[in-house]
Amino acid sequence: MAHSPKRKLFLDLVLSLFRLNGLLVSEGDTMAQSLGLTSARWKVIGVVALASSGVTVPGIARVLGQSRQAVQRITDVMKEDGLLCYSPNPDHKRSVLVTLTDEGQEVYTALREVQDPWAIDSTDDIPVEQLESALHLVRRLINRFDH
Amino acid sequence: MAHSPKRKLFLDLVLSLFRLNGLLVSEGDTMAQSLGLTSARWKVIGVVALASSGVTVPGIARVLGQSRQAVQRITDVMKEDGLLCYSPNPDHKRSVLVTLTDEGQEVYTALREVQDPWAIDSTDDIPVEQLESALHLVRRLINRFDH
DNA sequence: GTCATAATGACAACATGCTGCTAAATTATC
DNA sequence: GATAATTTAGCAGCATGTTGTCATTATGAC
Repeated sequence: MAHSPKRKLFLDLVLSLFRLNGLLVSEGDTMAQSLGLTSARWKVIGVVALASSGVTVPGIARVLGQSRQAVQRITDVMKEDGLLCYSPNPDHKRSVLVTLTDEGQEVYTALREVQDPWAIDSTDDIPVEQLESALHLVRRLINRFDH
Repeated sequence: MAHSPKRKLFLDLVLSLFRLNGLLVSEGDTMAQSLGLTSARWKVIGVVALASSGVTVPGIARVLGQSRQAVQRITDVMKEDGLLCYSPNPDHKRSVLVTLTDEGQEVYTALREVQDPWAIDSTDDIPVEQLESALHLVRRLINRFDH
């Protein structure tokens, strides 16, 4: 078993994923910095922006695969900063809906103007097929580990 | 530019990588838990174990792509726990060499007995070629972002 | 409707990562 | 050899993630 070619390959992949994750967080911090954001808030604002009619905090957490407590702390700060606002949830008395304020929408628009060219540049010399197959594999692993 | 097919594909990949990272850390925690380790110590003990003649703390940090301060804190705790020991570095007065203690070696051996089957199982239905191409892409992105 | 289960908010403790700083040691340059 | 640049240790502060707990609200089984 220890000589399976997949074993070392997969462990190499895992170690590389840890490293890439750190670099991506760093990239996110750099991009978000000029807008007064951090990579964690970058993730959250993206989820909220894509959900047109508002999302709950645990809902954001589920999309990001994080604990609701971690997301709650981020959204609380972003609400204080005037980027998000909490509005009543008709379907739930306690769990409010998170939406972008006008300022939050402006920041997200500005963010896109940094993020989109970054995405294009980052994949400059990488064929679409490679991105697709990698995404496919990553999702396969996510499904495997998401108990 | 915003309509480039790669843009959304890459952003999807990045979000999925964040999520997979969280799940992998969680997997590492689960595997390491029975041995009294955490995923962070799992990473460190692996690097130390592979470096037969000892490595410095900044050396471990470079392999993992992390700050030396983060690694230093982990190694200090693991030294207190008796898994690692610091020995004089003939090439450097201040930067000691980190090596496994006997107990550390035992723990690493036990770790392998959990880790290796996990790696095999995780890639059960995934062709080697897919793992190779994904690793190739991940390394390409690492090189691109590792300034 | 009742009751057990699950989801949520709020708070706390903790692990892990980052940056920034200073001082000491090493390395490179001249 | 002297000097400048780099590397390192050690400390601090902070952001972000985790788990755990408890009370409250929703949900589902009966």
